Amino acid sequence: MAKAIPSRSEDYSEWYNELVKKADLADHSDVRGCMIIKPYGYAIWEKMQAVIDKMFKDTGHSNAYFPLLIPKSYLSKEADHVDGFAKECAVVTHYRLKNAEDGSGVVVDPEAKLEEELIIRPTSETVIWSTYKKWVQSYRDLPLLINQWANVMRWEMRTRLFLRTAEFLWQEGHTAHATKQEAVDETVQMMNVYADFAENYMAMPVVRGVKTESERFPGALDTYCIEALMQDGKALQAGTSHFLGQNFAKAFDVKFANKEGKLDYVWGTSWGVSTRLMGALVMAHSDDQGLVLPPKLAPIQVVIVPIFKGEEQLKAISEKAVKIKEALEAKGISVKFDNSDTHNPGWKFAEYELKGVPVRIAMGPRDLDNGTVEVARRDTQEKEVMTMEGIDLTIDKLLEDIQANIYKKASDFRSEKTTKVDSYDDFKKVLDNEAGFVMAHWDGTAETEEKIKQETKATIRCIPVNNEQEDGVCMYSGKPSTQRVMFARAY
RNA sequence: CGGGGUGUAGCGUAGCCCGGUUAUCGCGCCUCGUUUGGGACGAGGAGGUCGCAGGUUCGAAUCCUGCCACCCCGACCA
Repeated sequence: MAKAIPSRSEDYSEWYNELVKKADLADHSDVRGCMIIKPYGYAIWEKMQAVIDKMFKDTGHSNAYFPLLIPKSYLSKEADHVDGFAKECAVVTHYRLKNAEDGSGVVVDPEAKLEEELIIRPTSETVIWSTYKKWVQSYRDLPLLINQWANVMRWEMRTRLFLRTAEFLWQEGHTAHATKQEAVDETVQMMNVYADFAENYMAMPVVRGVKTESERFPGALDTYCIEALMQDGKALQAGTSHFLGQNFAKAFDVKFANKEGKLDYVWGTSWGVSTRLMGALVMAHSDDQGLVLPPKLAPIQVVIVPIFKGEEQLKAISEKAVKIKEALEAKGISVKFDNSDTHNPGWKFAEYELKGVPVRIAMGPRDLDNGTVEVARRDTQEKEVMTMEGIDLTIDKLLEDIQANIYKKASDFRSEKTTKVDSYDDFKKVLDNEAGFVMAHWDGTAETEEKIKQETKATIRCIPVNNEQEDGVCMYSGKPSTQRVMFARAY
């Protein structure tokens, strides 16, 4: 039997890269750091989008779309923001090509140089806030609760499929509010929306928290985040929600008349999740046989594989299989009946496991005689012969079980990989041996944080919300501390 | 952007150091037959700008120069 992908325990990176390609999620393009998302990968992304989009609508947001290109001058209006992004921006300088005089192909026409260069958006705060200036005059225009689904480009030094690509797909929400409290509430609300999605749809437990100052989004006063743990013990920032204060309002002069008739700057937030979630989904659950998809996000939830010799048998099996398919679809379950004769059953079993299909039903002549089917679940690889009677109810229940079990497995893993330490020596030991989340006291200074980062490569992922308060001393400096913060090596 | 590695058919590769007929092998693909309850077997067949560009040479996958992309490590990273 040919092994489709390398083992995850041998080389996690190689396993991840191969899996992403072999499971038909994505591939490298010919352009540096850019990614081609294949139909199967995109189908999963679309399922994610649909759920997230509904959550946004349910919390009062609307979708809009802003331009891909940003005039260079916009980017320089917020000082921290430009510092954060300037180094990784792609720039459009010309608007025309022409044929080279020596016939060697097309060249940039030097006469078509733009007066002002255009930046391919690395994020849209600047375009959106320059638009908000035009949209907001009165408190009656607030709040503005807008989201856009878009692509952005960041010229990263080092890229990895889904986790960090030069171009990626995401949603970015940008809101403007009359009061500080309302903006803070919005920021926290959206972090919770993300956490809800990660835990209840991706079946991936996350820690909600606040970033330290040095890990904050450029231009934000506070960055809230959800942090997930991958199977190799490294952390992944899965989503962020920023409280922007009045920074962008001031930079783009977005003022409104309040009820008292006085002018004031609006309060802003921005928040986003990206195709990085696809990488998180792969790394959180999958195994050496391939993807393990949570039923709620699987494009195909159930596959029916017939086992047959010749037309006659296929016909007899198809009759029953189509009935099962219809019964499942009536319950809103997506089913593929793979009656192709181009591959044998063993090939199909392996293929759908690689693709992470949660439930497989196999039907052969033996089953026809007995009125049974063989049901296999992807998460545990268990197989069971079941009666065809009431199979739709059984499968419906099974999908729920799988969703819950995948979450539990990830959650147990995280508990196991979360360690409290009190000394810097233990801290380093745990990082090297166990990895995972390490809870430790920290003196609250950026200097200590930076030293620890340089010496161990571990960063403070977040200060968890509702964090337990306990007196202690910083493991690095020995200075007093009131709470443990969450450290990890991260993607 | 620094250090290391890689690039040969859809995929994985041999050949490269030491230049010399028609570029190796496996998987996959196509045809026919036998198969089908865990990635089937046999026979036959098709498929190549050896990453790109230039140079050295009678002759370059092989040597030299430049460039591009990918992987690992570092730096960087809402």
